[in-house]
Amino acid sequence: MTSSPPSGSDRQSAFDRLDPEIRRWIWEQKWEELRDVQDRAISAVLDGSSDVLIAAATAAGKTEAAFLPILTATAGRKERGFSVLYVSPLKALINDQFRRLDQLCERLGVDTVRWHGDAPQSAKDRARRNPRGVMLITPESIEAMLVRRPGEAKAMLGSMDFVVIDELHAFMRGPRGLHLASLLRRLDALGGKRARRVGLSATIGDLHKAAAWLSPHAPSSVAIVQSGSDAPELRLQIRAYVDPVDTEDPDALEVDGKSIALDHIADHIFENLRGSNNLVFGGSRRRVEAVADRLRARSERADVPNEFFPHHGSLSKELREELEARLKSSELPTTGIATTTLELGIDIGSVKSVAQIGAPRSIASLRQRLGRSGRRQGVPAVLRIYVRERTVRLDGDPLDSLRLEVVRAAAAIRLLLEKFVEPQSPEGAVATVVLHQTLSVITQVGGDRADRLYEAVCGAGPLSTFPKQDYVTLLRAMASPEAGLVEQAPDGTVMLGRNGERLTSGRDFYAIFSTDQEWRLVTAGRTLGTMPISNPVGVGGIVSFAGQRWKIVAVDDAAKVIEVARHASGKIPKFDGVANEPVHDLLSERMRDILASDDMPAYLDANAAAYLLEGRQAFRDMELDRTRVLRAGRDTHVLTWTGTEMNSVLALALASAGLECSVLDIGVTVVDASPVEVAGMLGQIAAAPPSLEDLSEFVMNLRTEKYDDYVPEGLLRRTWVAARRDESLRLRDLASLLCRDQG
DNA sequence: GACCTGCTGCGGGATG
Repeated sequence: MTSSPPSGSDRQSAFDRLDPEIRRWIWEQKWEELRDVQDRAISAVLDGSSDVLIAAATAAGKTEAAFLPILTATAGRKERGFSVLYVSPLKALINDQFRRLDQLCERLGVDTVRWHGDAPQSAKDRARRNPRGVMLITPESIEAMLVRRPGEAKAMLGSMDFVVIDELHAFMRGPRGLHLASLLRRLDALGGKRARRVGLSATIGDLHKAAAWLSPHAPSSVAIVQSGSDAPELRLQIRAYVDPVDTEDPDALEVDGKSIALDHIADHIFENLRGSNNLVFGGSRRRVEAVADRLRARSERADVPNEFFPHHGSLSKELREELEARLKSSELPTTGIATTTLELGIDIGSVKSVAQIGAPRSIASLRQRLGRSGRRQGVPAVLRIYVRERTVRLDGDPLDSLRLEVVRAAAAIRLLLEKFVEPQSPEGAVATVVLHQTLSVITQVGGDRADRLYEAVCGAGPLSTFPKQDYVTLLRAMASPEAGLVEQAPDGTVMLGRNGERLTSGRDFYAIFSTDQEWRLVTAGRTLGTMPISNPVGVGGIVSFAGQRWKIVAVDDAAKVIEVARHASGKIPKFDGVANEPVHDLLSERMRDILASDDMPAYLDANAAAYLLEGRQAFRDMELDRTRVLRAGRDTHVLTWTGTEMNSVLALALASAGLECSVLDIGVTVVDASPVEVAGMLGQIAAAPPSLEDLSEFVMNLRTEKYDDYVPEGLLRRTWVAARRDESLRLRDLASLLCRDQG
């Protein structure tokens, strides 16, 4: 989307409308002019009375775009209480923004205070005594304030004029976004005045959904300020490497006496990225460490100072901040090797290139990463994707020869150039958030009638999709003797129960997310290890773990234990399984397009181009343009070329008919079944597709969110079903397509 | 074999 540049007189007038002190500050900053986004945001904030959504690339000056007019509008405020609340998903971002805002605000005589777990207590105490100006806060700290000091919350945040939500896209999916939406609604209710909301977002995602998040009651009234498309020139390369035939662990730290693909990738990074600032995204902590270690070793061997450093969630804050500071200062050339930790807007200055190890699974994420490169005008953004393929073995899986890593990388680039972004999927965490917010509201007000609690939590906004009937069911479960979360007084008032007291008084209560829930894999009384499982698994399902295939014998949802038995059939597939981030339908579909077409993208290096030719040849040899059911030893692959969600539903449908399945990026593998058997089953599904309600009985790990253990199972099943209406409708067509194509 | 995000209140001790 583009916008015409504003005329000179408009530009002049927007600037002139700012507070005189702010104009002086702008002159002192030696800004030559206001950015387009800032210019238009000034009008949107000062002219309108609606909420405002500012969507622009990183470093386009979004923060100033919001704050210059907001500070102008609130300059004369005399009323006690904070006038502006700035909410951020990260403490580090709050610290960055505080540094940027504080000096401007000081000029204006406006107080600013950081309010998060690591912020200085003395400043908070000062703000408590004299609440005014701008508060920068995390959702969790809002929660803590409402629960611990509701009176103080009202005095400080009960009469705000504006709420600024930074990195809005980070709140658009997942329970944390629902949590924040609920908190903002509760803040509005404190003083009976709704603060105007200003959302800041990168140019990703669906703007109308973002507007609906900001203003659930009036999404079309939101003023949308989007930056003109000044996307820099993009330089792309996909580079392919191969692991030797006997590579056991392609992410190993060190392999004696031989080079694996990761060694060659490290060589290329060392030779091409040294001497400048860059970001390398590694995908997993383990791989990040393996790459960082190789680069450090290369620096030592070459007798040059190391300039490659890891960055991920398991590293201490000190180590991470050291790297961030080094990147930002630009004094020494620095390359950060990160998981997703450097994706969000922490200020790290500009980098020369972005690299990614492994084919992308999410275009939204790829775009976000790319946004970190080429941030200066006239400088091209540089993206390198390093993919690794295996040496194909004669006794290997036939899908190996399709070269799906190279194909997925090419498909991702195609979608990137098509400007595709995954829409956020329907939210499954509603019940957990409703339960959490119910406990929180009870703690805040001391207790209330059930109907008033429902109104306070679900009366409007994203939680209003939770039906009143379900709320009654949920409250009953919370009041049960086993749960003990709430109890009801004779006059009908719902109050905290014993467990409710315990839960709400703990430090862990403030966040709606739980730290990684690991499932323990047990076989014959022996623990194999732990693994996180995010996709539905059921008894009879197949998982790979510790280099083996396992069949699930039993699932203990409460204890998070999966009992497995060794499963002897076939080889472990050599491609990514489901424990990865799910892929979208279109990515899978484009993978098939790439294999079925003939054009050779210019951005493939010689190896990648050769693998793509090989994959296309295999695609033709196996006649995959005609057939979608493929024998692989004793197993059968069903190639749907759709995304993970659809494949999971198909796998459940097959499992409900007694087949053992595992889910692939591009389809489903049916274990120990012939193509004829599978085709017959698909025919039955096409003729009489099982209902999603029936299939939900086969999903064993419904409890994925923090407080799901307290949510009645039937309610979770309904939520699961509701989130998959689309897949349910497509099941019949998909099944008939699959058995029709069966050669 | 994905990844990431957050945290009160209080008491004790050191420091200015």
